[in-house]
Parts: sequence; C-alpha cells; structure tokens
Amino acid sequence: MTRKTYHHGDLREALLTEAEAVMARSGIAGLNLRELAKRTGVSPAAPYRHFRTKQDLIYGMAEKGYRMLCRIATDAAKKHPLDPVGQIREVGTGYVRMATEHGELLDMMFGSLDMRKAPESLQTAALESHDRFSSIIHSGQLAGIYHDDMNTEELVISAWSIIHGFAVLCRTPGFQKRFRTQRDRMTFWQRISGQMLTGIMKS
Amino acid sequence: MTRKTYHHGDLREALLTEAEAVMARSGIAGLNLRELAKRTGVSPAAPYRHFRTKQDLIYGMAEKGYRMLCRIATDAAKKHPLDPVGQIREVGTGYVRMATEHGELLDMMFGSLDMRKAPESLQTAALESHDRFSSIIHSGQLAGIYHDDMNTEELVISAWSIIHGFAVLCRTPGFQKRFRTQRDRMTFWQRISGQMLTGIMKS
DNA sequence: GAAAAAATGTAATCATTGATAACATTGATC
DNA sequence: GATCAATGTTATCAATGATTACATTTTTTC
Repeated sequence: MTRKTYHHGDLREALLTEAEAVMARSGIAGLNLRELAKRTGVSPAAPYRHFRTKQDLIYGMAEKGYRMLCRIATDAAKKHPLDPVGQIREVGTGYVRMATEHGELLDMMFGSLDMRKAPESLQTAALESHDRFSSIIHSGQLAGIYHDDMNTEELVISAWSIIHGFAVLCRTPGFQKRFRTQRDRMTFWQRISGQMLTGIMKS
Repeated sequence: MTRKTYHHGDLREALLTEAEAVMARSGIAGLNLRELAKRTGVSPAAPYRHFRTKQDLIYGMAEKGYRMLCRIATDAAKKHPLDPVGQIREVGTGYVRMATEHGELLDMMFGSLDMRKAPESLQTAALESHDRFSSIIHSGQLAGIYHDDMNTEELVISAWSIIHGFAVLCRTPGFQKRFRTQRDRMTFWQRISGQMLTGIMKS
C-alpha cells in the first residue's frame, strides 16, 4: 500500500489495529513492528514515533481492551435499567463476544501483561472498568437483590470470576466439542448464567 | 556455572525449570534460549538438542502445567473421598495455589498457546486433566449432589469457569488491595466457594 | 503570508536472538 | 576397545528491536 501524502493520517490507530490482526494470527510471539510497518505502508522506523518500544505498543493494545470492557459494562447498564441481574448477565454476553472477537486482547490483559510498569493511562482505564463493574454490583445491593451483608468488592470478584472464567475457558480446545460456534456459547450462557450467579444473590 | 562433566545430566528438565523462572520475572516476551543456556551452564546451541524450536520449549512448559492440573484433581479426589463438593473446593484451593506459584504457566496454557499445532503428548495431557475434572463432577452427579438432569460436560465448564476465573483474576492488580497475600485468597475461597458453586448443586 | 517550531516519516546502523551446520565429546552396546 | 547414538560446542546467518541523524510536512507564530 502506497500513500499519496507523506504523513499517514492516523498511524497510531492503524498500528494498533494491525497489531491485533497479527496477534490473532500468530500470538504475541509473532508480533513484530517491522511487519506492522509494512502492513500500514510506512518505513520500519516510523512506528517508533508513536510507540517508544514494542512494549509500549502492547500497553496501547491493552488500553484499548480495557476501554472495551468499560463499554461492555456501560452498555449493559443502559440496556437493562433497574435490572441488576439482567445487567450482569448482559456483561457476560458482551464478555463472551469480546473473548471471541478480541481474545488475544483478553489473554494479554489478564495474562502476560506486567501492570506494574504500565503507563498512567492504562492504569486509569483498568481502574475505570473495575469501577463500572463495581457500580453495577453496588446498585444491585441497594436494590436488595445481591447480598448486602457482603463486601461489594467481594461480590465483584465473585461475579467477574464467573464471567471471565466462562468466557476464557469455553473457547479453549478442551471445550471445542461442546461449543463449536459463538452461538453455542451465547446460548449456554443465557441458559446457565442465572444459575451460576445464584451464589451472589440473596434468595 | 561450570560443569565437571561434558554432559549436563538432565538439561531438558533444567531448561524447563529455568524457563519458568525467567517467565515469572520477565513474561513470555523475556523468554530466550540464550539466557536459559547461560543459566544452565551450556552453550547457546545446546538447548536445541532438546527442543527443536523455542515454541517446542513453550509446549514443554505447558505440558508440565497440565500435569500439575492432573495432580491437583487427583490429589483432591483422594483427599475427600465420597465428598464431591469437598473435592471440587479442594481443586479450587490447588488451582489458586498454582495460579500463585506458577501463574505464568496458567497464563500461557489458557492464553497465548496455540493448541492446534501442539505435540501429541501435550494434547494428551490436556485431555487427561479435563477427564480428571470430569470424573469428579460425574461422581457427584451419581451421588445425587450435582444436577443429574444436566450434561456432565456443562457442569464441568460451569465449575471450572468459577475456579479458573477466581484463581486468575484475584491475583491481578485490580484486586491487589483485597487480596494482598496468598492467605487472603485462600481464606476468601474457603468462605465463598460453597456459595459460588451452588449453581451446580441440586438443593 | 513567511519564518519558526513541532510532528512525523526515512535511511543507515547496531545488538540481540532464533536457528542451522559442521565438528567434538561422552557413554552405552557389541 | 571399536562403533554409534546422544549430547554439547563453535561458528555463522537472518530476522528483529532499537537508536541516531536527517528529511518532509503540518502547524503555529509573528
């Protein structure tokens, strides 16, 4: 691909997008800046104007991932107003979709990523997605649906564990037989999520 | 480190052990065969006698990880005979311990690893750990404790999701405040696991 | 509107690392 | 003790992350 203009336009975003595609194909080990440069039609050194190191690019991808989590929680809250259980189940649905379409991001965010050295903006995004989850749970407590004799934080970890575990696990080879398609996963989640979440509910 | 003998003795195992240590320190990105060679006191090319590629070494690590999962399930079954709920909770305890002591392995096994091209021995180990989980659940169904109107496979994914999700999530930075130590995680799991697993139980 | 400054891209280059080939050493088997 | 497979070494290459000095474009300033 050749550009008409000397400047790319939005190289930073283009690099992040291509990076995801490469990771989906070859994992984090297959990720390399030279290929991203070629795919976006710039010189091998150009990416370094936007990401000081390869690691910075990876942090950038993770930030995008946490923004997706924020959006999932926000949309879920909007879609089922005054229905905390519906909200959490909806979060699960979005999470499963994200695990399917952007699995590499989730793997990275909760796997190999070293958050200790992460840039401020990433840490903020991570905290924010945590807060969004937390506020859904908290409103459920206030509504008298989730245990209110339990720490909100503890309910968050319980609910998030179930959702995260399911979304990550059901696309592993071990469960390929049971969950061949995205639809299979969604259907199962719809059916089972209410039951799986009974642990955090009052009744 | 200098060896007395020309031959190392058990270079393959030594490489796998050092690889874990390096990954724990610097993630999968920091893993490189030259460093492993130096740490085990052999030449840079020696590792290639035991692992044809770097990827093969990674597959070797994953295989070790799945063997650990097998052991966790086996030990749990032995420790609480005729008590399926105790068995599953014990699996969770072992899983949390593994996430703490060998987190890099779990991240890799359920994250970046491409099982499609994995060697036979790894695939076997993965299937076996799945079977061990499955047989615990199945015996619980026969004992009338877990839903027997539900597919065993579906109960396995439910229980495993909860355990996996919790073990992986509670050591992420977002929950560092609540779970500062291994003991915190264990205590919480002891307290909450019964409740979290109610979804798969009959009563 | 021209000059200055900032942002972005390029070319050249180096160090690290995965991988291979040719050769050396060891220990087991006959 | 001769032979051979297994294992380790040395030398070397190609791919890639990273840096530096320089070029081009866009934006800001006067």
